[in-house]
Amino acid sequence: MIKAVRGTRDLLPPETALWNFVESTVRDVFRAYNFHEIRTPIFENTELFARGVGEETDVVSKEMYTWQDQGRAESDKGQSLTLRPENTAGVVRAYIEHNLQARGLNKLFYIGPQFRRERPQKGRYRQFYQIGAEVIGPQSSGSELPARDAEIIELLATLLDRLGITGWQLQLNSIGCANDRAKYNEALRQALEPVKDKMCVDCQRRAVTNPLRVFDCKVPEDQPIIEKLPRISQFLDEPCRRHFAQVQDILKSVGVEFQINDRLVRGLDYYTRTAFEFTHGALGAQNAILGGGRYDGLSEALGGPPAPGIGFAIGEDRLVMSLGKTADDVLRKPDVYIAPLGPGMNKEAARVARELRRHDIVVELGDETFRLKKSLETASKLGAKYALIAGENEISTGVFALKNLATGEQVPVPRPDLAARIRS
RNA sequence: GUGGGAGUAGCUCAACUGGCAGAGCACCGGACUGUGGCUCCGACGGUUGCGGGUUCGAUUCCCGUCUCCCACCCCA
Repeated sequence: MIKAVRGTRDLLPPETALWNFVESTVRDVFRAYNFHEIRTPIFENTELFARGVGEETDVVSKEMYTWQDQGRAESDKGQSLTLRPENTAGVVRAYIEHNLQARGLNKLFYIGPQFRRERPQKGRYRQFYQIGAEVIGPQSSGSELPARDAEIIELLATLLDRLGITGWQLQLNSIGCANDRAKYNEALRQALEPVKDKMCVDCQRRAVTNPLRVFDCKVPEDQPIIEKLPRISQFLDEPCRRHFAQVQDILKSVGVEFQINDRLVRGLDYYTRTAFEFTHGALGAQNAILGGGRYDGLSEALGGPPAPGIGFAIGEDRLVMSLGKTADDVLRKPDVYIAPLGPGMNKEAARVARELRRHDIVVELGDETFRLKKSLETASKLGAKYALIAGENEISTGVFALKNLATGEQVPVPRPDLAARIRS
């Protein structure tokens, strides 16, 4: 048997109803904040991710699905392509390519699959789905201002509330601008130098390659050392400090609760200043339901104009897992099951079904060869509100037997009144 | 990529020390010819993840492999 490949999966009904619920709610919320959808290709030139996400990140260095194009045209042949491991780089590429700076501030969202070759685990798949948004534009459009950061974070709080997700936590930090980071990185290296030999092997490696990541360490013995390390907050320059303070002010004003976590560092190189993460307890080790932050230098890193931006990505798979709803809660069941009864009744029942469906009634249709008992059984199994019996009597008199499957009550209803009766 | 656990019917799970592969639920049919939910009866359902080995005999023991789960790692 051919099976879905490792780390991929089929989403089947009724579970897909949950995904549709999430996506339609998300679209409603984005509309209220005046975001518009962007769809970028599912694969891009490998170089985009190498430059955009960062050559040294785990995502780029060991998790990408990359191949040499076999195209027949000379221009296609041999170019290195990659299934997108995230969507921000693609959005910024599109921003540059289509000169979207001419539109001022762009507020974009996307929903779609992403690909990373990691070892699968609960909440971690090789094809997974992200819902994300980016606010990006020239500095004159206000793209750099703290109000944008606050708005996007407040949007997320609203979104989670609308989805009925409770018990989330918002972790907030500022990781400064490029200058701050450089100074801080240097200070960290110096602070780690004398103590790193006492730390775990992972930290010894991190101390050299990417000192910021030392803060991800979960080894208990290392914690006292980590506690004493300098914090990014001490290295923020005055503009970054003020920016972060204003973000916090607005969040407090709108009543979004957060925790400052000065150990929150993010794994993608392009992040600057505001960084945040929403976590949820129902997810086990993969407890980050969404993450995001500011990336003021990304456009330039990709050869574009200065274009400060901030964005986030939600793991849709994890969002669905922490939903606390079942498919049953959001599924629309049939309003009526039509049971044609006896030879020749299929064609009559089909006409009735067509009439009712025009009135936005969800109709399931049986068959004239089914016994009534079977039809009623099927109808209640499907969760239909009503069963409509379409036998010879009903067709000839124009008055149908409409049975409420919850109460068992059955009433005769004239054909013209059926839709209104069923919808009520 | 590293370490550990688990794979038996559509689903949830049994099967003693290696001895005929089972139950509940679901599904299908009947009791019941135009009236469901309850009840009763019956039928269907399996390469025990896959491949090899040991054995008279393997779901059980051994090796390999695949997949899922947990932790690490990383991230959403």
